[in-house]
Amino acid sequence: MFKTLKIPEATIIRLSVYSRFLTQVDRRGVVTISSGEIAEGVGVSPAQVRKDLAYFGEFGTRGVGYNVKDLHRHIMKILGLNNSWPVIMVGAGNLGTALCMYGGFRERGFRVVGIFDSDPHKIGYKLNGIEIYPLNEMVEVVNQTGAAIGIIAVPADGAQEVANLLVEAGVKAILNFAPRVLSVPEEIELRNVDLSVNLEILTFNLGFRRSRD
Amino acid sequence: MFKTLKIPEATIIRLSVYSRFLTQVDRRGVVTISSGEIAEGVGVSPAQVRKDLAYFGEFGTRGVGYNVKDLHRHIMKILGLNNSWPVIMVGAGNLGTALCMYGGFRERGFRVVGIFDSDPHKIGYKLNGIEIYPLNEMVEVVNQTGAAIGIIAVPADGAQEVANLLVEAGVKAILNFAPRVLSVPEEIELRNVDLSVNLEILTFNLGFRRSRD
DNA sequence: GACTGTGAAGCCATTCACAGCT
DNA sequence: AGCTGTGAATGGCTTCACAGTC
Repeated sequence: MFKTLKIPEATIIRLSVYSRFLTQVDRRGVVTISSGEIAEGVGVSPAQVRKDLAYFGEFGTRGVGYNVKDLHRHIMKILGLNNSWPVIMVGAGNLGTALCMYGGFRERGFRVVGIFDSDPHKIGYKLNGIEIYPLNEMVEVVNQTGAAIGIIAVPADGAQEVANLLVEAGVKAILNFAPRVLSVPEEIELRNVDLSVNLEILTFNLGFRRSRD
Repeated sequence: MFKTLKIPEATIIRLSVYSRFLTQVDRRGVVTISSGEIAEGVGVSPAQVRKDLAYFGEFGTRGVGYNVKDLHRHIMKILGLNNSWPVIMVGAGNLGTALCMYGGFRERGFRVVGIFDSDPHKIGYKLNGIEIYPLNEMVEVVNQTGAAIGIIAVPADGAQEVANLLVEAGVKAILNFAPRVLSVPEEIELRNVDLSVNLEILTFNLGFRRSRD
């Protein structure tokens, strides 16, 4: 499907940003765009944009640029977003709830098809139209919905146990919001989003900068 | 204060992870720890751990290792977490609400001291004990509380405007959860957390992997 | 013997610069 | 003339390997 080279993860992150930028540009009715214009719009270098795209093929026309709709379609395909992804959420606390309500996922084709929680009081209720199940029904729901992705939004202490359950249930990828290092089988894709790490990078920079003045 | 070299951002992210790991280790009563044990605990190489720490000084004892409490204290100081940080939140929607309730921030010394929203119906109410203010009171609240960090949790369309308001109000750093590329003056620290980018990296990997089989 | 701290080597990502198209 | 696609050069992070210390 693609040139089989190792693709830098940074490239994937940028592709994701390009695709959103192209959505805006397309909405304005622009037909053709150059690597320089994309670069300016998203804050990277033009060469970077071309290199990123070149990993996956030749989408542009020399002397002209890229067709906006075409390029956008190609990038969505590369990111696997040409069809929608059912995902399951574990944790119906504040974070889990917010993530279920969050419109940004749906916009990009992610559909939460089930929420799991260990609290018996929450079972059976719905959140944004999505049913809350007990943890032991995970296998069943994954099988029925075909969900390949699980999101962990539980406190740090329960995260590893939840990860194990997700793997047993058959998901292929996990997005972990708990501030814990998780271990999962090698074939499972794991990504960690640590919300406070991001704040800590800011405080480091604030402190470090000041100390250099 | 520190050796003035350019510190890789990846190093800061790892320091943040080490510090959380050390909290756990310390709680178990462990006094001394080696770079290898830290490495194993957080999933990096021992050399990486030592290099990361070496940017900031010599914290260990050859032949012995690091004193857990000492090292933890040092890292917290490096990250600027030796005292607490007042932060303000813009956006009292689902995401803003969840972030305000989220315990992970408080645990690491971040204290939300004010929430801002453009919806007049929300003004004056409290969320987790924190007052919701109209946008035009931002300058005042920032001055009174000394908040140096603002968090943007509004829809993409309003994000740039909010960023401008935060800068005018005098914050020094911004954590942006809106999926938009923002432009701010160079002296303002800006970090973006795009929640769906993380899911998109997973879907890319799922697709790409499959195509290589 | 064990483990840190660090220069050197290796590796990977980004930038440069230009050939190749339109 | 303008812009893409890409090999070569650069720069930066990670790993290696070992001297230094306890």
